[in-house]
Amino acid sequence: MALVGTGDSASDAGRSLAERLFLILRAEIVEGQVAPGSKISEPELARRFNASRGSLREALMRLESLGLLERRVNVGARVVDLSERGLLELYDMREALEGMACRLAAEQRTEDDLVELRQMLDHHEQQEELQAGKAYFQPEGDFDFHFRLVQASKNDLLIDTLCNRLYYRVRMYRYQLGMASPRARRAFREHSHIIEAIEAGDGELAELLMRRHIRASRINIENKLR
Amino acid sequence: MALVGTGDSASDAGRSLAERLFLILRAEIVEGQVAPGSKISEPELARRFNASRGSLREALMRLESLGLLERRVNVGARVVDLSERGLLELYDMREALEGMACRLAAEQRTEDDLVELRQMLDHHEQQEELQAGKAYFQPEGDFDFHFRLVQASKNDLLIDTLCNRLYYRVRMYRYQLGMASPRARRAFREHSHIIEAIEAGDGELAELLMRRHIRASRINIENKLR
DNA sequence: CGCCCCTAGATTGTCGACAATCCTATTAAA
DNA sequence: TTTAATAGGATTGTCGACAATCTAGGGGCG
Repeated sequence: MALVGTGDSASDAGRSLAERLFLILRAEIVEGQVAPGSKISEPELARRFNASRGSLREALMRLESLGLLERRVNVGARVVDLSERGLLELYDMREALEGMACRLAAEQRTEDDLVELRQMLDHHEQQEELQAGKAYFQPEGDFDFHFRLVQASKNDLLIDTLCNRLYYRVRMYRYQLGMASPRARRAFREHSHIIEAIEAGDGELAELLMRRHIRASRINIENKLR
Repeated sequence: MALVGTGDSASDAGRSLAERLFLILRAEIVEGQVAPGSKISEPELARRFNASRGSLREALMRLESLGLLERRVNVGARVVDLSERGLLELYDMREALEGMACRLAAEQRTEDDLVELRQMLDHHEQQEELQAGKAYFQPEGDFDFHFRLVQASKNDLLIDTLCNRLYYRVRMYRYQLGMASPRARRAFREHSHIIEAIEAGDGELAELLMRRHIRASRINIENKLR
């Protein structure tokens, strides 16, 4: 009876109503359709999706555990506030975790990992040449790259932490701050060097290069904010 | 009407029933009173605590987001299974994150941080001398140390990830594998060196030492498992 | 005029019941 | 004997309603 998923699309199969609400709301928050810091009204959202408050609350709690919502007892839920400090905290986390992911990827790499990462890199190079440095699609491409690379670490806990817990917040910041990245050309070269280190099985170098890559991106953002 | 918290203890003030259930169950899982891999029955637990299934489900979902439970739709929740692989994954995460925490702590340190860490270290030394290497209480003391050190990083995201997300699982493994640690004396010296680096404001060294410290502990565990 | 208390409205927390789904044991057929 | 289908029982997902708590606005007091 719920409005959500009446299209009965394949992606809804085996998913509970609460989970579908969670996916919808996550996208809306990440893409900024719900303003950061704004209050979430349970009755209002429940009416909007034609769902019970119970199912909605489950979705809200999942969003809280992702760090996209903040809930306080007897008060309610708010979308997280974006702050410069929060963004820099994210970068420190990414530097540590993606650095480790690169080290592990270099040690645990399979042929499939290398092939797919290479393909992705080539694809980005094509796009980048076509767009001569503008690189409108680069941000999402950048995500694909980091996402795929983290998978290659084979550490499920690390993968979950980065891909399910941190990246959605990173994307939220990108949507809010605008997606333009003047580092496209340079970022591409850095990606390329990281892959080379992983191909060579040099975990220490791969970690070092990734940490520099993320720190460079952080400095780029810091300059932009002033 | 619920059994939980009828003592009306101060710690229950301002906490919802679901949150108290969460705290109780978390302790029981971490300490092994509920066996790893065992199934969780919602009706059974609800009867035991004299609470509704709704409140209990909220507690279960929080446990899931901590990685202590695994829930599958229309099937139910199970306590996570402990595995050698899972333990090693935890160590890789800790190496990356606590290393970063040390670097940040060295850069952001306050006088309070240094004083408290020193006191803790002295306290451990006393205990350790008294017990001549046996160090029954060392595991929890070790936790106090790492816990306090992470706080000094001042990175809320990092603090939350380590203290609320990873450490409970680490403690779960320790309870399950037995708490004895033959590294007490050596671990103490390593802690001491880490503090010195933080006092000196040498972030790079502090990170390096912490990563070695955790890796040594990992190797110690690996040897024990064979 | 400013501050505090109190009432009214709305929102959140909690509960019990119904419907949908899954697991198990039994039965029948190959 | 083994396999597959099926019915029964139990468990999970979802819902609407009630009780507890918070927030906002008005009135009284210093």
